Amino acid sequence: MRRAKRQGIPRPTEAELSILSILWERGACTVRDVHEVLSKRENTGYTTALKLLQVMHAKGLVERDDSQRAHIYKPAMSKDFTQTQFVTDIVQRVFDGSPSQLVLHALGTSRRATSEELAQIRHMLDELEQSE
Amino acid sequence: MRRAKRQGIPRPTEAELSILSILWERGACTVRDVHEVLSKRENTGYTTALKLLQVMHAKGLVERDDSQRAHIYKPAMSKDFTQTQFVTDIVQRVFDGSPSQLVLHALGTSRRATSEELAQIRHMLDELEQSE
DNA sequence: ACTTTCGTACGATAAAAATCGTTCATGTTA
DNA sequence: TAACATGAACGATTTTTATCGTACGAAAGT
Repeated sequence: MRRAKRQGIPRPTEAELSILSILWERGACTVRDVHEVLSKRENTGYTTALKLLQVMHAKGLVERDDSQRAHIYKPAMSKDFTQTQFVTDIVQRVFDGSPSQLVLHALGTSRRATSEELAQIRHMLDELEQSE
Repeated sequence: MRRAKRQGIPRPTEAELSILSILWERGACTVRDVHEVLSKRENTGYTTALKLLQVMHAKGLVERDDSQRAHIYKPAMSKDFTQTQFVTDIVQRVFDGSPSQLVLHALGTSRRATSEELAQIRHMLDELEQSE
């Protein structure tokens, strides 16, 4: 539906997320850097990467240093922040506001967690019960 | 980015998800039924609900019984299926394919889980370690 | 029978997302 | 210095989403 007025940083779109992933992985990048990585996977042109970065800058998703000829872009927020953003969003829209329902689905589904990961999750559970 | 050709049932959009939620909750509905619920929250017109349902039918997101004058719509797939669909999707796009990372974020974030929910999660973990 | 009401179908429109071509300026190099 | 390469800006285009208006047929009410 037509979104209500944006407050704060908008949730990145699909293509924007691809670009953010590159920026999180490689740190600050020129458009060319981003394009090089992106074009491998998506077979897109240089101006596509450029335009996306410009739009993302306008939205506040990336920061830009334009003091040099080749502008340098970097993420405006951490990967962790964005992950949290997506989680709270999906919890609201798809899991009736229940994070634990999401957890159960994530555990039950798809890739098998290593026992290390499972231990990590148990540890998290312990902390949650502690703080009750 | 421009999506590759759809195979299978597409992930519902935002507005489509709103409608699916109504259908999951109330079972089979006429357009009017859906509209009545939807218009409260979104203040949208009747034809909006109609069109959305028609599009969703074309995409295979809902099934339709048009043997009566007022067509009856119902979800083509379960809520559980769609939840899983969203989870695997977000795991790929936002969590580098790691469900346990998603789990940690979901636990750490937002609403506090009840101890009942925590127990349920532990139980799930037990089963996962068992089946190793 | 005539007029409302209810319902679908169809097309129009607007906004957002994604992609690219062209242009113009500034560097680099032969 | 003339040609070439690099880079940003801008606008055009296409697709998808979301929303609605209008038309037109079928029911129902009077």
